[in-house]
Amino acid sequence: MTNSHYMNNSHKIKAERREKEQQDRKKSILKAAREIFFRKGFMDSTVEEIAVKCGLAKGTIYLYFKSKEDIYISIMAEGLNLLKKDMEKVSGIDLRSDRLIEMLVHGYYDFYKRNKKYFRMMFLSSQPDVRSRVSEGLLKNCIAVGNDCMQIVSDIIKKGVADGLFRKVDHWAAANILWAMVNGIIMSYEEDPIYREEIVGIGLEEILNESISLALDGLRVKR
Amino acid sequence: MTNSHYMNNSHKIKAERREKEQQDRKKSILKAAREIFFRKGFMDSTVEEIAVKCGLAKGTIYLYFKSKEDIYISIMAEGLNLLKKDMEKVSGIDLRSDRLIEMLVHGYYDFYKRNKKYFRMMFLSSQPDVRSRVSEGLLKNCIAVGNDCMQIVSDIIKKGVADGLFRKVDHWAAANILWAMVNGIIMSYEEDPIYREEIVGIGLEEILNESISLALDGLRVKR
DNA sequence: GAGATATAATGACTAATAGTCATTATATGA
DNA sequence: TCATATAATGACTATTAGTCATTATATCTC
Repeated sequence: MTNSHYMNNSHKIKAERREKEQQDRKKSILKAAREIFFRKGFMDSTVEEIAVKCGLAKGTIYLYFKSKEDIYISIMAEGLNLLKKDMEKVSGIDLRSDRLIEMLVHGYYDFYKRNKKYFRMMFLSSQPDVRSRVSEGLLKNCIAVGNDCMQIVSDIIKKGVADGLFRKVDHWAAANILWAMVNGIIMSYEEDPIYREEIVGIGLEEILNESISLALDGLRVKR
Repeated sequence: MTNSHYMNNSHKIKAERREKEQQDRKKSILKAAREIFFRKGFMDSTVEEIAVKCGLAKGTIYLYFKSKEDIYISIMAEGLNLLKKDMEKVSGIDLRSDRLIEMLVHGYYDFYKRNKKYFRMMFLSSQPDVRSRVSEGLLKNCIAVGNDCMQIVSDIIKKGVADGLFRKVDHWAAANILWAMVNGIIMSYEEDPIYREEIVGIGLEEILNESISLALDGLRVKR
């Protein structure tokens, strides 16, 4: 009895260690993949290259990931989680809701500047032919994290409404609009990094500021 | 002299006919490609399939297009031009600027509903690894048509400002914000056709209406 | 520590496919 | 009718995602 218990425990420890080792391998694959996907984009990167970069054979990669798309989405998920962490930091600050919204968008812009590559990945991942090859679980996870981010925005708007600062808007809908607006603006600049600023005649940061004040104007109660 | 002139003329006619025949071939390739790209997306479509669909050999396709990406972008350009035509119709109407903006966005939404496939193509085309394989000229053309669309929005806002209906905003910047907002919202629904409506709890058309009134609220002069 | 068993890694292989180019067919002109 | 130019072809090359039989390594048992 004691023996079997002992054994069981030992098994558990071994299993845990194996689990950890597997996670480490996965991480090292992702590290190599990140660098390559960032540099070359999805289409121009090869699984072979990722394998070589982390000192494994191609076949080994497929022991840890079902497809190239799964690796890609896993990296995108990293980005989403980083973003979520940034946003959580802001949401914890004790300030008026409109100031928090401003900070959120500025934080988002900062994140974008620091992580442009993650952004591009997010845009590709919405393509149906990419999605169709991604494992259900990974996709669900991404959607969930994105949802968490939206929840943060929504909560801030909700608080603003409760405080009588904002009109009685549907805070979910408002959060989605705000988010989509910021995303759309960033994407429009992302499409034409150089050309865009030239034709619009105004920088991304400035235009984001404009859009925040426009949106907050629409949200605030009128006196 | 007369003879040579005659010849020249005959040559010109022949050259024109050849030109027309080439354009017809190009169109028939695009017709086949459109159907296949719409159904399968970029990655899952093959040039061979396009060739078979329009009764040509694969090699022939490459006499008319430099790459698969060029075919793809050419079809996307069709979509952009259709959109531009729709928008031009609205811009010709004699109404208050805020009503025109509403009509423009509704028209855009209608266009989206009728042409979802074109929209998806637009989103993919912003990926650097796709872009890098597209001919310079085709890309420039797309950007120019997109610019024309933005000009229409901008002109309407400009008129609204001139009429004292809108605040004295930078109409280019405002047009870009409005456009990006609408695009961002449509894209967010496009990402999760089913799931999205569920989590937001409100349909795309409704949320677009919300966003229009929010934006117009921000634009209108305060009394 | 030897042998047995389980787990992990490998890379040769298959299938698919973008793009090329020498060859063949077709149309035009003298 | 033959010559020349233009258009079309499809076999071929190179690349690459994903598989799987084989090999290596670690773990366990006695």
